[in-house]
Amino acid sequence: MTVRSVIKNKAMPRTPEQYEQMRQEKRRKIMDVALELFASKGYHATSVAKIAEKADISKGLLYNYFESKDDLLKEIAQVGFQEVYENLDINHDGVLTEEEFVYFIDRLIEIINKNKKFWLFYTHILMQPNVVDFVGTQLRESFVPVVQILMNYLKEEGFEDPAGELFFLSSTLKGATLQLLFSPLDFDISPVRDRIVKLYAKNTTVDHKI
Amino acid sequence: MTVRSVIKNKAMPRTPEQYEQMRQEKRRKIMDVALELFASKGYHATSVAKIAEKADISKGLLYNYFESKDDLLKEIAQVGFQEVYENLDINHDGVLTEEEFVYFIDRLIEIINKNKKFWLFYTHILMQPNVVDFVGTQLRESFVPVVQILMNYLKEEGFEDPAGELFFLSSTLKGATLQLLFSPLDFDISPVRDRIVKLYAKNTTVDHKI
Amino acid sequence: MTVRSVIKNKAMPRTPEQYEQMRQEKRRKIMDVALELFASKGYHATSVAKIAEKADISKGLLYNYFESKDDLLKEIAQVGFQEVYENLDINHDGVLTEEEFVYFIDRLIEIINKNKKFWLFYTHILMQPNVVDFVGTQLRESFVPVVQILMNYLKEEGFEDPAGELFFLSSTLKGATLQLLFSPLDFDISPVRDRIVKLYAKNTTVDHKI
Amino acid sequence: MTVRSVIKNKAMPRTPEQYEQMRQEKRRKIMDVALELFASKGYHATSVAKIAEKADISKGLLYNYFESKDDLLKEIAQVGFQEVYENLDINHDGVLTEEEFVYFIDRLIEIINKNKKFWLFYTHILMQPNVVDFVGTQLRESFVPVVQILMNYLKEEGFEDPAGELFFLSSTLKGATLQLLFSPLDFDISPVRDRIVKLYAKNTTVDHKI
DNA sequence: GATGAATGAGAGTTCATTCAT
DNA sequence: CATGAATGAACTCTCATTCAT
Repeated sequence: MTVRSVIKNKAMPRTPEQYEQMRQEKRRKIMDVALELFASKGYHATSVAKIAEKADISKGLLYNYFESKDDLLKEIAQVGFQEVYENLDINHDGVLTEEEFVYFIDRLIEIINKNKKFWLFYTHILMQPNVVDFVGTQLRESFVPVVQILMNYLKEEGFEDPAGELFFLSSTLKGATLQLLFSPLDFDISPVRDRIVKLYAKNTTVDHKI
Repeated sequence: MTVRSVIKNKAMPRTPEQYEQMRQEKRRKIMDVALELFASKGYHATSVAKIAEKADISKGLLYNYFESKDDLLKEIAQVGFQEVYENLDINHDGVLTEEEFVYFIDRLIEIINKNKKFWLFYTHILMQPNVVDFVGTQLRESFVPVVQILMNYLKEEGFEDPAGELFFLSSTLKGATLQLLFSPLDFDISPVRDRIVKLYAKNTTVDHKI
Repeated sequence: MTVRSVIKNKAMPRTPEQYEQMRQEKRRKIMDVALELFASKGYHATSVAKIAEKADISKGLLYNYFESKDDLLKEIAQVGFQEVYENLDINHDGVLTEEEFVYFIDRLIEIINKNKKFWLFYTHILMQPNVVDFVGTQLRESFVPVVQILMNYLKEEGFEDPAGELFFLSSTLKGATLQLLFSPLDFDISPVRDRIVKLYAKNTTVDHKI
Repeated sequence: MTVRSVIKNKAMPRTPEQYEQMRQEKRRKIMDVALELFASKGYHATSVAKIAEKADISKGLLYNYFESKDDLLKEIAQVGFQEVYENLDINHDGVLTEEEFVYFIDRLIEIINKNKKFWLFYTHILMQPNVVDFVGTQLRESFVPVVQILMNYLKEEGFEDPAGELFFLSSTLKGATLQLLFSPLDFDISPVRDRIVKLYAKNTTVDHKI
């Protein structure tokens, strides 16, 4: 018996606030469990039944929180992406200094390391054709400003073919992300990081910030 | 009517060799069709019925050639990988010259461009860890000699941290592969290729060999 | 604030009678809402959740008023039928004059027009035999006196085969009911009504009474 | 072992014709069973599992023959309706004589009596809102020529208000159909039939043709 | 009395796989 | 060798009903 119910010695309905909090917590739990499974098994190989079981709820209840399996996927993508993006802390307005560039790279590595599960999930989704097109779209659109800033940075640094250079840098970052995601836990990405810094922030000391 | 049947104006039993060849051809057709579908729709979204239909055979017959859908997947992975690997034509014995390194890079890009379907499939499979673990293992093992040769090359070229440099190069190559696979058809990878050549084959002209 | 609570500026416990009245009102509201939905969507396509929502109560509370969805259906059928029957205002005792017969026909049409929702619901239910068998029984039993009176009327009017005539009249009335229920809103039933009057109340002017 | 398989003492695949025949037979069986259940329980109250069970097949197989439960319903409606309509043998071109009108009425009664299950099904569907709108549309469209012919007949017979008369006749026929469908097996519709004939084919002997 | 989270049985549907022919 | 009808388990999703509060 809770305090509320003791006062009048009578069962009382939960307040809307209590319900709301319960909902949020359970919602979060379902999303966590689903992320875990989607990341490790893939979307199609993960059944709603399995998610419900791992979240200690009935299959039916899941549909009290999410409209469909697809909706669950979208919510995870959206929330996860939002968190990641907020953490990235892009310098929207000004131009990137070399220090800021290094900071950006380090933040990127840190974010991926901290959200491996989410990035695995993301990678699965992006590789799986036809699953949720909007995820890819969302990703691409969100990175437009990042790309713009990096482009300006490369121009400023005096590269003769900044567009080509951006492709190269972009490839390297994508490849490094894969390395991080699919390598053993103790994998040390710092050589790659240092090499990037040496190439694109020549005048900066390459102290590890990670 | 075939030539054979005309000669005697009577159906002659085919020789065991002919049967075996027909089997191999049909097997190959099934695998081609399945690769096509797996690559474009994904493994789970591709039904055995669809594969059989596209291969112009009955569902039942497919199971005469492959034990299961999973087995079909493994066979495709194995054969496809073998072909790719044979094409890579690594200089197993000697040491890589700068020209040979550039040739290696160009071959790599060429192979990926020529087998996009297979690489897409491969990427899907690798992301779906539990489907075929052995594929990843196979991939890693097969690349051991490649890695060794590249390592020697980087040492020879005088890089102070060849292991770190290898990580970097490896990241870049992986990232470039992704770019190739998931970009529009007319995507031009040459800036990335040129940059790699400029970094790792300094004394070589960067004529496109692709 | 209600008058009662103003008088003493203090919430007074409601009397049992007030509680009972509130219960009855809520019960009625639930039944109204359910009738509306059953009539427009059908029984199976109407969820308890939807009924509760439209009645502005929780799902749980609904089960405080009705044992089950089926029970709710039965109650609606019973009450609705009772109301209709009371409105029909059959001349139980005496014999029907021609004027009274015409009045009866006009009342019938009026009742159906005024309770289309209920009759639609009723029609659905009657077609779904196993849902509530008792409804049909109830209907038939309730109409026994009506049938008796009409039979007497037809005898009195001098029809040679009053039983057969009753079948015919009954068919016509049922068919006319269907027309009324499933035709557009502006459908005019008066030709059918006039024809009935002409056939069965020959000496009466056929002024519209509806 | 069949004759075919004995000849060569070797299992041979069925010919396309054999398969087609098997399919048609099973298809028909499923439709019969489904019609029976839809007619007695209603569409929503009949589960695919129940249909499959009664048809002695697995649930899955049903989907080898029909795309969905809805599709099954449509097929039943279509085929059943087609059969009914073909039997109705409407005199499309000429004008109806009194004898032909009587014949039409008798055929109508006969058809309903012979296909009670189908008409029950049909009635259920039409009463159930939102199930399959196209069924109602189909019905209405199909009856346009019938209505036209009856209208002409009533004009020819000299009724002053043929449109109103048609409404009345139509109501009567609908009501009679309900009587036939929902009355006990031994129910005798002939009084209603005779009355119709007496009203609309005055100069014709009312010999029973049923 | 009143809430809505939670359940669980069952709905329609899909599909890898088997098997009589 | 070859067919495709047939199966059955598993899938996503719905919903009447219950129950702690």
